[in-house]
Amino acid sequence: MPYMADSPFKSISILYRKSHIWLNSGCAQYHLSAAQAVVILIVCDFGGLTQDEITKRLSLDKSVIAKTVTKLEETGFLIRTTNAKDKRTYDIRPTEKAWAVYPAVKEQVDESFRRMTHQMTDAEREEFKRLLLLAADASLALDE
Amino acid sequence: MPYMADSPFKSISILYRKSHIWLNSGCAQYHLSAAQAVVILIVCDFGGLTQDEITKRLSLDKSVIAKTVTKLEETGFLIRTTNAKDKRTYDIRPTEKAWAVYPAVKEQVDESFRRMTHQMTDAEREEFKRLLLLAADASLALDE
DNA sequence: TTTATATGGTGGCATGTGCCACTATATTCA
DNA sequence: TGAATATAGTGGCACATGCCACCATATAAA
Repeated sequence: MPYMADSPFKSISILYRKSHIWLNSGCAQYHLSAAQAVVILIVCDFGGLTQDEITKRLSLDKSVIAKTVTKLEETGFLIRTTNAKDKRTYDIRPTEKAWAVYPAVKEQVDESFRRMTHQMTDAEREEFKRLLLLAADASLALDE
Repeated sequence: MPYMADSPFKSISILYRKSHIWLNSGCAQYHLSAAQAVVILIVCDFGGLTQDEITKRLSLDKSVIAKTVTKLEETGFLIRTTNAKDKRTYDIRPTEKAWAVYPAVKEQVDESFRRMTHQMTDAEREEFKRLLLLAADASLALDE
């Protein structure tokens, strides 16, 4: 019998940590951590981004993205080239190796959402998704 | 203009990280981190718990709670005594210092939820809360 | 009762994340 | 143009968290 998660703050913590544990174990076979998987996902989704765009889209600290991208370059998932128009920034592009794992990573992320919502009706799941996006956008807007 | 957080997985990450940043800065005046604040909250809510109960209720790894409780004992917020019926476990009780910050900590946690849901209607906010609890409970149940 | 298994707690290690200081390059403005 | 300011990236540090190995105590099984 699971203990009741009785405050929304606590629920969010649990959802974050559990989904990352699931993604970590699901991506281990590709030698990727959850954090690395998320970066590969977004770079492939856009077919290439500047390092700064990745930072803004994931709204993580820029130093975090710098470290993750460095690692993914070393392991051959991403390629970094200096941006022609702004020498301060990098263009990040996926390699073949990244494209190869992309569908599986995407599926793992989707699967983790299905897991946490498996007892919801389709209508509840859609509403949950909508409210999550709404709250996340509101949280980002507060920092502007 | 904030970037769209376009997947529920990413939304949950953002909500978790932002709410912890808010709680960290809100609790800094009491020399408490967000993680410590959450432990104080649950110990005061129940007026005392065993260390193992805290672990299960927050569903964090037991070593994490051990470290946090050790720190909070050192800083005078909690008292640890060996449980009479089971010498392996500890009874954790709040001190006066913990009770003194408890209302403010509770308010900070509530405030963080209000922030992320400030543009929702009351009905949406209640529904969001309900779905968060539902998903968190489902996530915990999967590990049984 | 003795032995095997389960459970609560601790310490060590790795990773993720945030913050800060700093460097290099761009942009703005006087 | 030249100086002030803003922005992209890096490295260091601190803390949070998860996992694992291990120890001590309880509980179950023989």
